[in-house]
Parts: sequence; C-alpha cells; structure tokens
Amino acid sequence: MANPKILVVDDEPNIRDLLTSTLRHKGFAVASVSNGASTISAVLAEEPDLILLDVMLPDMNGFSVTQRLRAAGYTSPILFLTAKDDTADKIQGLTVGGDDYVTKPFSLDEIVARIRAILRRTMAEDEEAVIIAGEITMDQDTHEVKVGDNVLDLSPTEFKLLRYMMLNPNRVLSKAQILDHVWEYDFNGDAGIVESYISYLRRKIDPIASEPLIQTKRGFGYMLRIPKE
Amino acid sequence: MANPKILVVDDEPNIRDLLTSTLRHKGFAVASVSNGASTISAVLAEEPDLILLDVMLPDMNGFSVTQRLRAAGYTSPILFLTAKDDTADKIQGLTVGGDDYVTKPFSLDEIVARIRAILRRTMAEDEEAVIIAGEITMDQDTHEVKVGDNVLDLSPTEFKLLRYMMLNPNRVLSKAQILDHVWEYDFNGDAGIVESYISYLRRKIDPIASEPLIQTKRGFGYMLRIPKE
DNA sequence: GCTGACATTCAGACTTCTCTCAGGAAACTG
DNA sequence: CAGTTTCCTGAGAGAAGTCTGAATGTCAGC
Repeated sequence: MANPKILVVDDEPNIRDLLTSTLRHKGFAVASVSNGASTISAVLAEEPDLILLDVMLPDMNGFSVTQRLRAAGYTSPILFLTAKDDTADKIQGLTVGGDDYVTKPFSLDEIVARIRAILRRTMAEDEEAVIIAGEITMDQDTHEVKVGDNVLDLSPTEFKLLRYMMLNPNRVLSKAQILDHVWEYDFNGDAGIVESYISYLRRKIDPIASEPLIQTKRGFGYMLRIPKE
Repeated sequence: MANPKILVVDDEPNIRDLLTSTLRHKGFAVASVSNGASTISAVLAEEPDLILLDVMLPDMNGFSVTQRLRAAGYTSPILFLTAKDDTADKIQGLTVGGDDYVTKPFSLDEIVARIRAILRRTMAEDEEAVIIAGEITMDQDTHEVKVGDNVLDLSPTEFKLLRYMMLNPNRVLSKAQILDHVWEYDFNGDAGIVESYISYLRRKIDPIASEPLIQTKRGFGYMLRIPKE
C-alpha cells in the first residue's frame, strides 16, 4: 500500500497536532480525533491501517475503545500511548497480535519507527527494516549497525541519533531539529547534549569510515554526508 | 484448511475480546458467544474446527454444553478454559479424544500454541511441531529441546521463553514484549523476572552452544541471534 | 506432611549510559 | 589580528540497566 492510513487519537491538542503533522510529513494519510466516541465512528468510516491511541481519554479509556473496535470486527493493529507509570498489567491485557505500546513522553522518531515496524509486519509488505546510507547500514530489527564490514556498538541514544541522520542524509539538521526528533519531547536540557552525542558518534564512525561522514555546518547544524554513487 | 474456524465461548467480555482478536490476528476465523445456549446454536450453524470453551458460564457449565454437543454429533476438539483451582479430575471427565484444557490466567502465546497443537493432530495437517533456529531444535509435542545433539532440560517458563525467542529470531525483543508473550496476562510482577530467566537460559544453553546465542541489547532488550547459513 | 522442582522477589555488585560543565580549539567578524 | 561566537571533547556525578545468588513462596507427588 502506498499511503497507510493512520488514525491519531489524543485529547491533548498539542500532542495530537504534533503527531498528525509529523506523520503526514512521513507520508502517511492521517486523520485525528480527540475522544473515544469519535474514534469508533472514525474507524468504521475510515478503516485505518493503524490506530495511534492514547490510553487516557476524557470520555472512555483505551481499553473500552479497543474492546468495542475489536467487537465490531476491526483487526488492524493499535499502537497505544501510555504514561510511563501505568503498570504493565494495565497495558498487557490490551496488546494483542501486532499491537504495541509506547510510553509518554516519546520522541517523534521513536513513534515513526514503531509504526513502520508494525506495518511492516502486519501488512506483510516487503518494506525493509534496513536503512542504508552510503557505507552505513542499520538494521532496525537486530539493531546492528555497520560501517562497511565493521559492526558499530552504539548506545540507545547514539543509535537513535544516527537513525535520524540516516533518514535525512545530505540535509543540514539544526540542533533544535535533532533535539526534537531524537530526544523525548519534554526534554528540557540544553542543546549542548547534541554536540556531545555528535562527538560520540564521530569517535565511533570516523576511524572506520573512509572519510568523515558527519559534517558541521557552523551556525546551522550538522549533516550526514552521503556521496551519491 | 487455510483458515481453521474457532468458536470462542466466554462470558467475560474482556477475555472474550482478547482471545477473539488475538486469534484473528494469528489467521484463524473466529466467532464468539457469551453463554452456553448460544454455543449450541452457533456450533450447529458454524461447525467450527475447534471450540475454546470457558467451563464456567452463567447459564450452564461446560459439562452440559459438551454433553449436548457430543450428543448432537459434534466431534471436533474442545479446548477448555478453567480456573486454576478447578480440580483436575473434574476436567478430565470432560476431555475426550483431542480435547485439552488450559487454566486461567493463561498467556496468549500458550493458548495459540495449544490450539495449533490440537489442530495439527486432529486435522492431520502437515504443519510442523518442530521449531528450528540455528543449532537449536524444539519439538513442541515432546517438549524436547536440543542444542546440536545435546538435550536441554528446561522448566516450563524457560521453555516458553525460549519458544518465544525462537519464533522471533534475530529481532530485538523488549522486556515488556517478552513479559506480554511469555507470562500470564494478569501477571503484574516486575520485568526483573525476565532478566532472571534469560540468565537461567543462558546458563543452560551457553555451555553447549558453539557461541553465546542470547545477546543483550542494552536499553532495548534481548535477541536470539541465529547466524544465517 | 515431606520433598523437590519451579516461580518470584529482592538486594548487591557491577557496568554502561546520560547529561552537564568547562576549558580550549576553531571559525567567523570587523 | 583581536574579539566574539560556536563548536569540540574530556572529566565526572548521578542515573539507569544488568547480572547473579540467595531467600521465600507455591505446588505436585510420594
């Protein structure tokens, strides 16, 4: 399918718009609603390929919503958004089959990656879990990252940062952009941390790569330079 | 048969929907009812290949239901759902032929595995009871697990954990995912238990295997690494 | 009831990661 | 070229994740 249809359900307008616009930008067809009642009707009308569902809604919780949807015969996967302190058992009963959940706060890239992963599995498309950018290869299933033939050992944050850059090669990314995509949306530290992590990445990549791949665009940000073949 | 037909019978909507959607997702054709009376008519109408039957129903117990079905000439297997404190003999009287029972609470993977096992036997499909992942071999019928030529002696939980990992090789599985699939649906202990069981498995597998097969992906989870041949 | 196998929790030791800070290097600006 | 801004990177404190063994609970079978 060219444009998977996604229904975003969240009552907080900020979060909802953030998700909606991000996903549209990534090539998904997005509809959004703010409560449980309209979710039911929207699902029946639109038949989305995936629902991004906040568990805490004003009118009913994600559990009842899911129940009703499943009862109505809706089988596509649901990605739940839950608070970090929701106990596991509350969520467990919810998730079945291809379902999954992400805890708030999340980073945008995390959400997109999870959605892609779920759709890749459930829609049995031959879309690949591997991202390739020049001599760098990243397998999102195994989390294996290679530069040429050398395997890179990355920490979780390093992994997410590199993924973001690999998905946007040959484009200058500002520190603010990077912060928005790689770190959780309520992270309120300073942008210096991006510099630190760029530094960590370079330290691991440069000794292996044939040339420095991460370029500094002074005053603007950083760019992963992938020579076109 | 491509899509075995399953009838889910449970009066608790949560459990019923959980089962229904999980099984649909696994490729079964599912119908569901909530009491004994409608079970009889549904079975006659639908002729399911297997019935998933809660023993405790509001209007009549599983015993009468089974009796009537068998009297009406229905011969396909029934998988009973019973509470853990139901005495074994009470249930054994019920089961005949390919029948089996599972105690509540169960894990979703357990149910699916049992259903597959029963159907494999009764429908004489050539679906395989043996899972192979690299040098590990798991026979789900005999519960025999081998690494190379060495037989592994695993506890039930170890067995289920290894099965889940073997069904998802070369993919990082988060502790939450593992908890969801391997432990019972109402288990609300902490994720530390996953670490413990990973540790047990490694202790049994590693001395035999040619290389460590269970890898830790710090911050993400665990992965069963099966080198592609 | 005793025993042994299994499941679960917990605590301690340990490793690794995250983030901040600060000094120095590098790059711009006039 | 001197001042200013921006960037780089090492050091380190604290947080988080991991592993393991020991203690406790539970259950089935003898």
